[in-house]
Amino acid sequence: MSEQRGAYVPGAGGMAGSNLLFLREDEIRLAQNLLFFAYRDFTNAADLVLEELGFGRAHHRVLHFVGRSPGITVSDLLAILRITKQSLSRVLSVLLEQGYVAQTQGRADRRQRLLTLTPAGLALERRLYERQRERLTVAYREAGATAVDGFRKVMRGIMDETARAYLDGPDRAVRDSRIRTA
Amino acid sequence: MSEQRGAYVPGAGGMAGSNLLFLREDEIRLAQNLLFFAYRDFTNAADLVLEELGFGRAHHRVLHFVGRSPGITVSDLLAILRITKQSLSRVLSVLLEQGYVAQTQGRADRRQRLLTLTPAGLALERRLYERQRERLTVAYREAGATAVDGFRKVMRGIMDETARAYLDGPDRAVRDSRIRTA
DNA sequence: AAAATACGTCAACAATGCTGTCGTAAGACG
DNA sequence: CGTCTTACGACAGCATTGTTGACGTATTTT
Repeated sequence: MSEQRGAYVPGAGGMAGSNLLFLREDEIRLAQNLLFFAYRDFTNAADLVLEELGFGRAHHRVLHFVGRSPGITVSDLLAILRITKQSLSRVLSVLLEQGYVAQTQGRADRRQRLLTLTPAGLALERRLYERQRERLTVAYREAGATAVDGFRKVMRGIMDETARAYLDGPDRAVRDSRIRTA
Repeated sequence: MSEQRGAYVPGAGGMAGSNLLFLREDEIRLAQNLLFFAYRDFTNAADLVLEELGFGRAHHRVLHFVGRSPGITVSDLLAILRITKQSLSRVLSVLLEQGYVAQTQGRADRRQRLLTLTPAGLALERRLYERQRERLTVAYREAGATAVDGFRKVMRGIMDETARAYLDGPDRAVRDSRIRTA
């Protein structure tokens, strides 16, 4: 192995001797690592449960976002996940067949299939949620309320404007983004 | 679509009417969304450059971690990425063939192949870095120094102990984790 | 000298993305 | 009312990236 903090000092990049620049790059490098490791271990927390049922992370994502927005349409789900219809269809059809997700015809627009979690889907999603909650609870408690607030601010800043809009109010946000990118 | 903040109030889980519990779950749900969207858009920032060269995210990860730790061994890289030898081999051999990564025999242990970035590898990694740096710089500036500090604390808390150890000092951390899990 | 380690490789397979195409039902609009 | 568009499902084929298992070789360790 080698070092992380000093690795690019000797010869690597363009550290022009400015300590300000050095610290700046150092911060960004740390953030890259933080995002990789935190995301890896956070998603990993639910993997054992998923594996037990023969599901993957794609199934989890569907359960999560349908759980967040009961009655969501297929189109809106696609816009959130940013995957193709076929990629979604593959996992969604399994969840429908195995009774974790149910679909009902849209009242206003009968072409739409409104997706909801069945009791089994709710239970499974909650099991997955619990695994991730454990990790977050520990992290939140150790970091403190101020840190959590900062965490939220930075994470919001990293994502796209459309994602921020979804967090602020899923209804209009996703619909708008679909219209815009259609 | 439907609502996010109120979705689990009506019937879903175990919201026993406690406003404290309600807020707690709300926070965790938000964090799940933050991690999904921030990671999605952060990694996405580098995708255009990668696609241009016919590379994927797996290649980026190798370039990143070899760049962070010049002279890293294959074993240590495997321990960081937590993938199998074959998965790494597939992308690493491409990077070696195309001259982005170089390997030299270990001096102490000649079985080891010490990995480094070539000038081309350094340049490519820097291009990828710049894309992600842009996003982070905006997010950091808008959030402020206190928020960035909180972001770091929470992200560290989410990841495994071994990942935290790597961030503190890659040398011992990774070696130890390999020994433990071998 | 024997055992363990670091690494490479081949074969086969699974999960999850993608594109492109076609079909059907239903809303929208001139 | 007829045409256009939209929402959705489905099929075929392909790429990336992950997996397991087996085997070989060089080298270090015991």
